[in-house]
Amino acid sequence: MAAGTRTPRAAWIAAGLRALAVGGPDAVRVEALAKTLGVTKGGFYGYFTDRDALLEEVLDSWERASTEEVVARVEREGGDAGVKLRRAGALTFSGDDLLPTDLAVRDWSRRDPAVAQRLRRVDNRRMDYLRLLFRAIRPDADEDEVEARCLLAFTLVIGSHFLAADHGARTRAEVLERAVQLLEATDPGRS
Amino acid sequence: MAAGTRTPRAAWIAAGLRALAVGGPDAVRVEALAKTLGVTKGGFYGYFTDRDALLEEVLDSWERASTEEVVARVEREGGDAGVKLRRAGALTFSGDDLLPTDLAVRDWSRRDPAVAQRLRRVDNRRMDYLRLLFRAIRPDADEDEVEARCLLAFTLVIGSHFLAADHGARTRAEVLERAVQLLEATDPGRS
Amino acid sequence: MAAGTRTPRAAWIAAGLRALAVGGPDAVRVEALAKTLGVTKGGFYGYFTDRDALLEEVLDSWERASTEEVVARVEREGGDAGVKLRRAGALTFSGDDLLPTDLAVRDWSRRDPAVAQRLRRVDNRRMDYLRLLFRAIRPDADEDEVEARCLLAFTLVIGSHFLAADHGARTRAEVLERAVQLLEATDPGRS
Amino acid sequence: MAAGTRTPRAAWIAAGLRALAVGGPDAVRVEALAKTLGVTKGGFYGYFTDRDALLEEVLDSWERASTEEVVARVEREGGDAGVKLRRAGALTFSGDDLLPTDLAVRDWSRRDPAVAQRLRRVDNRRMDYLRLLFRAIRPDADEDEVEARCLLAFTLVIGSHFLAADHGARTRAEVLERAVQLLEATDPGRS
DNA sequence: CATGAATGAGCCTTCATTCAT
DNA sequence: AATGAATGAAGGCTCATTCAT
Repeated sequence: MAAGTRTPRAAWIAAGLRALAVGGPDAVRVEALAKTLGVTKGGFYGYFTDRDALLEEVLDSWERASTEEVVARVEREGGDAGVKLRRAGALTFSGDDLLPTDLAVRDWSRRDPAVAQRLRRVDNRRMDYLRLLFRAIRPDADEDEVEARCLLAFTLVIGSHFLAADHGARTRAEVLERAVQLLEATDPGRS
Repeated sequence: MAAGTRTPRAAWIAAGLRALAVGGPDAVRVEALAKTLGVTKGGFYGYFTDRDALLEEVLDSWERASTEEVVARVEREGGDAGVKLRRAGALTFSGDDLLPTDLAVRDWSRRDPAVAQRLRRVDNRRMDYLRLLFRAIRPDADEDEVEARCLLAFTLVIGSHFLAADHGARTRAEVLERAVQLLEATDPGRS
Repeated sequence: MAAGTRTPRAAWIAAGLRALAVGGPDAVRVEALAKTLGVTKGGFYGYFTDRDALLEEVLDSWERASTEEVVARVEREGGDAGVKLRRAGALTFSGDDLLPTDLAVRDWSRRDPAVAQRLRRVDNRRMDYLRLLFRAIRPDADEDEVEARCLLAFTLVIGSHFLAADHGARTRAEVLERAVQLLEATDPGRS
Repeated sequence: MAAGTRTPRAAWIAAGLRALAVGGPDAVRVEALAKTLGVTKGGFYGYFTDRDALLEEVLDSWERASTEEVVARVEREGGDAGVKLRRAGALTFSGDDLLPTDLAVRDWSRRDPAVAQRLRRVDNRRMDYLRLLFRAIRPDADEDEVEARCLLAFTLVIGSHFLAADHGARTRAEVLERAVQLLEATDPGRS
């Protein structure tokens, strides 16, 4: 919040990010953002040529925060591969910061090729990092297995945010923990 | 389908379903649907009181098709639990029929509580069926494990549709197959 | 009600009259009338070329009921001039039958010259009858006074339906009664 | 009225008042008003949240002009009670300013409870003032008579605007004058 | 005849965008 | 730069009207 208010320009982007997270791209309306910023919408066009220009910058901002910044932070904090794995997951997929935007972008990408391309870039960078960590965790695993485990890990964390089911007496967190253990198991099925 | 101007009510719903799948709820615009149906928007209000009424029926239709109809078809076709599992997965999450609508509803549910409730109902019914099948596949597994495996299976299949990453030389289908094998492995991780 | 349903044509007119009374000319909508009649609006055009045609007949019906029928009934029932005066007033300006339509027509006439002309015809006929009765009541009154008293009587009864004021502890009916007494007073001011 | 595009808010209200006077509440259409103001309808929503919001302000404006402003002006101009009575009547019920709006509101009030309440407030304030003046004119009259005379005066003036009858060789103004004399007569009927 | 279906005009409202100040 | 005012393109909804069956 404090950082976002520094320049008005950044404030518009921050507001756009927030709106995108909450209501999807259609909610990124100049008028609505102006209201949350306490300014009039006319001023918007001093910073951006277009609503689309803002959207573009919002995506830039999200992309940067989702890749470089996460990796940089995780590496800075150090720890072994397992620690880093959980840390990267936590940074990306918990909290009200990156996660809701991430989910919104995923849906958006299904109907906008440019967004799809961007998401692909982001997810590929994440997968690269994930493979790195997985190989460190299980040096004996062959590449097919690494890939499969990465996919399982990634889809588990994304999917669990899109899945609406209950788990009886268990909480989602408990079931997730058990699932992660399954994925880390020393001798996971060989086909 | 019969003579004259028959079936229009169902036609509106089908068009709504298609629009929802492709463009999300905001794309379910009366005017747009009318154009695809080759009629004028005014006619819409002979069938539905409201745009919201259509949306409601679209969701009804999706809910029915996603639960009862899938289970009924899978059970009718028979096979062991493993066959049924794959069949149910295929019916729900492949093709251009149910899948895109499912993904759209998932996103929509994040901002509409009524939709969220509906999705929860649907996902719970799916999970119930999934648990049934999993227990049949691995009679020795304890309930915690069944739950974890169901979550992994479900998120794998949903998540893989929201994930945009590539897999180098491998295709997504290949990696998925390997992941499924991991999930079915005889001696999966012990906690 | 029973009589109105005899011919569908008359039923449309009766429904139109009712709608006019309650909601003014704009409320005389083909669709709305059809709903109250339990038929579809399409049928309307078997009886009337136009919404305007219905409106015209509605006015015809009101005009007839407001003049000939009232006079005929009052004369048939007999009594002296005073009795007739009160009887005519009651028939025209009480009950849920003629009164609300009358008020609606008055307002309508302000913006539709054809309606204004009709209302003028109706009011003139009523005034003619009123003068007749007043002359009988006060044979000594000169014509100026008769005219003034007719105006007072007429505006009293119409105006009291358009006036929204309260009268403290008194009811409107009580104040009205006293006003009528003033109008009937033996020695009313001479100028 | 000043420089540039000033006063537009008031202009919308004024246009609304005019439209209401001429065509009733249904004629207060955003698009129509915009056309008379030489602007596009979109601009309307910079000043009012709603068509209903405008209607509300139009009524506010009418209410103020019909009560405080009239009384203030009459009192400022002075004169005895009889002079004030005629002056208040003239201000309220002649001219193209307040009168047509007043009549329109009266009709409107028959189908909108909120408007009815407002009119009641206005008419009550007018009656209060009227009673004051009448008591000054005829200090000997008892309260029942004052009330009856107020009713007669009020309904005379309102009713004469809703009455469409002719008066033969006389003009309405002449007959009205005679009627007023009757109401003012020194020795009006005793019951 | 009456119905069901559809048309098209009209109105309300929202918003991105422009522009003078 | 930011504001206030306005534009214009959509899109939702209502209704009189037409027409084939």
